[in-house]
Amino acid sequence: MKNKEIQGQRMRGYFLAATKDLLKAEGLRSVNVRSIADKAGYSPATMYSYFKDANELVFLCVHDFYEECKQHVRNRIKGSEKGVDGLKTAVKAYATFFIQYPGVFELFFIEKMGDLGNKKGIADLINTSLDQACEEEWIYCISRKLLHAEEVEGLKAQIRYTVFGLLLLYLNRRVPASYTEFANQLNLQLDAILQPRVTGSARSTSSVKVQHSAVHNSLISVKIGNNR
Amino acid sequence: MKNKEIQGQRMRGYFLAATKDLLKAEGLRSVNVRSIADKAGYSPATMYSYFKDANELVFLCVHDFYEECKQHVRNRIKGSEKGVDGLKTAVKAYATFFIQYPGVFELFFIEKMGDLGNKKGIADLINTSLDQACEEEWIYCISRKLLHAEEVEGLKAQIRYTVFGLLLLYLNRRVPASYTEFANQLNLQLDAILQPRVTGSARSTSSVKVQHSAVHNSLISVKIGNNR
DNA sequence: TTCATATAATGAACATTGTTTACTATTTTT
DNA sequence: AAAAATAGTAAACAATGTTCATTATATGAA
Repeated sequence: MKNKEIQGQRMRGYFLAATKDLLKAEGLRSVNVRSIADKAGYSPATMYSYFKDANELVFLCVHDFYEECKQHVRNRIKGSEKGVDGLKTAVKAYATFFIQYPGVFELFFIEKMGDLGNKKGIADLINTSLDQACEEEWIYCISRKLLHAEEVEGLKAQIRYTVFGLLLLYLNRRVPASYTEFANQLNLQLDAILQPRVTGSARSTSSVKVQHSAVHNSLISVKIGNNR
Repeated sequence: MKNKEIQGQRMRGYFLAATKDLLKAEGLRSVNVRSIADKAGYSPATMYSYFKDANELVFLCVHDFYEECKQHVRNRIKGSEKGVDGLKTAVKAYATFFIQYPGVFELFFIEKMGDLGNKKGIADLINTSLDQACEEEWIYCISRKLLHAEEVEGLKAQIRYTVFGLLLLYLNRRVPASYTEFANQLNLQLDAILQPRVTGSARSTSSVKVQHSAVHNSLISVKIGNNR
């Protein structure tokens, strides 16, 4: 019985490796049962002995790419400064991973998940992948009181949606048109989000709109998005 | 020569209408040459006399959906209050259009554009669709000095990436898991973005901060996630 | 070792979809 | 009305997903 498991695991590994290679090199477009089987060195029919279909196989790659992405971020922030700038570096490293492997972006965010109930865990992994990849930096910023602990979850969400939206537009619609401009946009967005906010606790009941305008005008004189 | 044009335009219209119906009702998945041709009442081969392929046809739908989306937003903000809250309403209406027609979201943001050089205009239309749909509200806010003209482009970009990212996660990965929670997230994000900010280098007086706080609290007191 | 059995792997078949082409029917032109 | 042009189609081919009967190999009992 043990031999069967070892051999089965090996077989699964061959198909998994083939799928990962194809995803990274060619993108989701050229991942199909025949190309996977070819690369693995088996007939297409053999794949169905080890996986329900190519979709299951493809989503099994998510865990590995997730680890690879985290490692990519860790390597990038090694030796970089800590603090809010380090956090920005981590987020940018996360983004560049998907720029480097657009096929992995497709897998994480574009490819339809056949059975969503069955793949809830994978969806959550994907959703939290950015937060996880930058976890060290978040913890550092919180522990050094560079960010207020109570606003961190909100900041994570803002950065998450912004990064995903930016990647979606750039990778799928080539807007902005160049990587340089993309990197610029990302920088601007991160600066805007991570700028100190006012989170006072005072209550007010008087003429909101007038105050709003007044405050607003007093604030816009300071240039926004001036980093990098 | 004139008859040819009229007839050709009609034919194109039949295929276009069939494609739009399928996209709205069934999503991109069930849009294919045969289903389009069936619905239009012709053979699949006929489609190739009027369009390069189904992809060209599909992307021709973008203009119509863009108009429909703008109309949807206009209808929704009719009779709603103006100002920053009206702007939020417009953005939320934009989002609900894609919640209602996930197939249109796929078309706008997911479907691969074969020839990107040829489709640059469409990509730009898609990219600016949110800004355009909310144009009235932006203009109102600027003219009433509720937002400062100089920061508006930055705010537009932030809202754009956030809304696209949020829609991507919700429609493709069911995160968050319910529409209610999605609407909540959108509200939180819009509030965060449209709140007045200070910059990292702001040497603001304490009086500014107090005013700012006051405004902040007055804004968040508005119930969040109350639509639908 | 040999033979019977289980199972791993496959070739071939079928379904679905994209696309082209030769053919037919209709319309237009002369 | 005959000839030419055109519209529309059926049928064929290719690429891909999927299943299944068959083959080849490994396993285990005698």
